[in-house]
Amino acid sequence: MSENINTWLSQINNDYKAALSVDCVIFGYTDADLYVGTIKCNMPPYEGLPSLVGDLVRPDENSDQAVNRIIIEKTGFKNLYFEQVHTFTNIDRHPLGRVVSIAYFSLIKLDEYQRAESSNTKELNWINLNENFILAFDHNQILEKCITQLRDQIKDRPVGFNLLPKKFTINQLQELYEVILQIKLDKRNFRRKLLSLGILSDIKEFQTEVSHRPAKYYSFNKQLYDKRKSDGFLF
Amino acid sequence: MSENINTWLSQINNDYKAALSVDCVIFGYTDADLYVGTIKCNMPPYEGLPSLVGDLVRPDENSDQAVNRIIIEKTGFKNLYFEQVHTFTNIDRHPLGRVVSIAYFSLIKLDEYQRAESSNTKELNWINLNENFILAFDHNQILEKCITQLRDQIKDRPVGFNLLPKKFTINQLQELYEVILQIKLDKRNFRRKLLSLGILSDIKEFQTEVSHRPAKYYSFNKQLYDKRKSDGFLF
DNA sequence: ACAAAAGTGTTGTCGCTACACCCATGG
DNA sequence: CCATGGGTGTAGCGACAACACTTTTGT
Repeated sequence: MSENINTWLSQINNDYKAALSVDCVIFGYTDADLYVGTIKCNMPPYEGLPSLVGDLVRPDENSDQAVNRIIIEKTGFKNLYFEQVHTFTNIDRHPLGRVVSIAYFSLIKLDEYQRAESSNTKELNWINLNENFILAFDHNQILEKCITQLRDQIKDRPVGFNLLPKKFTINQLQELYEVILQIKLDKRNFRRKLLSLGILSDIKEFQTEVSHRPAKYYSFNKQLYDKRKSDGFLF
Repeated sequence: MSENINTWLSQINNDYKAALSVDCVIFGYTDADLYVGTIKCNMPPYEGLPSLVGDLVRPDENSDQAVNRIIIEKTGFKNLYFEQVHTFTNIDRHPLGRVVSIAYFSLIKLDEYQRAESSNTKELNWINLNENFILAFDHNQILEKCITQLRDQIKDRPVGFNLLPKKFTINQLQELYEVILQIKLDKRNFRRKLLSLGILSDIKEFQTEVSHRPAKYYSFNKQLYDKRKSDGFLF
C-alpha cells in the first residue's frame, strides 16, 4: 500500500470511496438450452431493460455473503454453488455514480427452480442465450465474461458436479456439459472418461418410476477429488 | 439491481461505500527462480512486514488504469502485461476500515528490471517464492491466488508471450515455463510443440555476442493467434 | 581444440474419437 | 410386445514423453 498512513487516512474519505455491488449471472439449463435469469431494470436510462440480479454489498458482509443472500432471495436455493469471475470498475458504468460491481456466476436446473418456486421468491425472467438481447448497464459484457469463464472452467474443473443435485446420473451430467459447451458428446466416451477420473461414487441407487431401464445414480466424491488434485492433475 | 431507485440513492451513501484499492503481484523471474516484488509496510499492526504493491483507485480512473499507473511508478515499465485475478472483500481485511482490493498479477524479467532501474523508480524487494514468508494484510492469500492463476493460465493461453520481450528465443520461453511451473521440460518436445502451434514468427534475427551457437529470435504473432482461436482451440 | 548452448528424429504409449447393438423397465 | 432411454467394447489415429548426438559460435 502507500508509504504513509496519513496519506491513507485522508484519501480514504470522500470521493475515493465507491459503492460496492455484486451482479450474479444465474444460469438456468434445460435438456436443450442455457438461459440467464434476469429482472426488469427500473433505473433510467435503462428502464424496462432486463438486467442481471444484483445488489449492494452491505457493510457487514463480504461479497460472497452478499451473493449467497441474493441467490436465496431470488431462487430460494440455500446452498447453490457460485464463483467470483471479474470485477468491473469503469467510472461511468453506473448512472448514479461510482459503483463497482463484482460479477459471479451460478447455475441451476430450470425445472427444479420451477418446482421449488415458492410464495416468496421473486420471479426471474429467463432469457435463452441463443437469442440476441440487450441488458441494462454493462451487463452484456458481464454476461459474456461469465459464459466464457463457465465454459473454460467446466473443461478442467468439476464445476459441473457442484451444479447438479447431490445424486445424478452420468447422462444428466453429460447433458449439462452439452448444453454449456453447445456441443454433442459421445455417450460411451463421456461415460468412460468421467468414470476413469475416479471422483464419482456409485451410491447403489437407481432411478425409479421411469418407463425405461433405470439409470444408476452417482455422487461427486470430493475427498477423492482433492486427493487426486494433490497428487497431480485432473481432467 | 434493486427494484427501486430510491433504495439505491439512499443506500449508496455512507457506510455502504468502500475504499477501492488494487494490489499487484509483480512476479520477477530469473533463469532459476520466481520472485515477488514487495515494499515495506508501515501500517500497524503490520509495520515492518513486506506487502504487495498497491494503491487506492482514484476517482477518475478504473482499476486497470490504477494498476498501470502503479506498475510504471514502481518498475518504470510502460507497457507491462497484467491481468485481473480476484477481488478480496472481507470486512476486516484492512485495519483502517472497509477496503476492497482487486488483485492483479504481472511478470517481469529480473535482469531487465535491474538494468532499467532508474533514478526515480522506487525500489522493490524481491522475495524468492521458494522461501516461506509472511506478508502484511491478507497478502499471502492474494499471492497464492495469483500464483495458481498464473500457472493455470500459462498452460492454455499465451500468457508467456506477453511476459517476454518482443523478441525471444525458444529456450528463453522454455525457461520461463520451467520457472513458473517449477518443472523441467524436454527441449525437443517443447520446441516442437510451440512451433507447431503456428503462433510464433521467425523474425530472421539471431543472438549476437554469445560465445556459443547463436539462437534464433522469434516473436509472438497475435494475428495468427487470434485467427487460430476463432477457428477452434489452442494449446 | 575446447567449452557452451542451439538445434534436430524416432519410437512407444496412452488417451481420444468414431461407431452399433443389447438391456431393463413401464405402459 | 413395444417404446424409451440406459448401458457396453473395440479399433485406428494423433498427441505426448523419453531419449543422445551434431552444429555453431567465441575464446
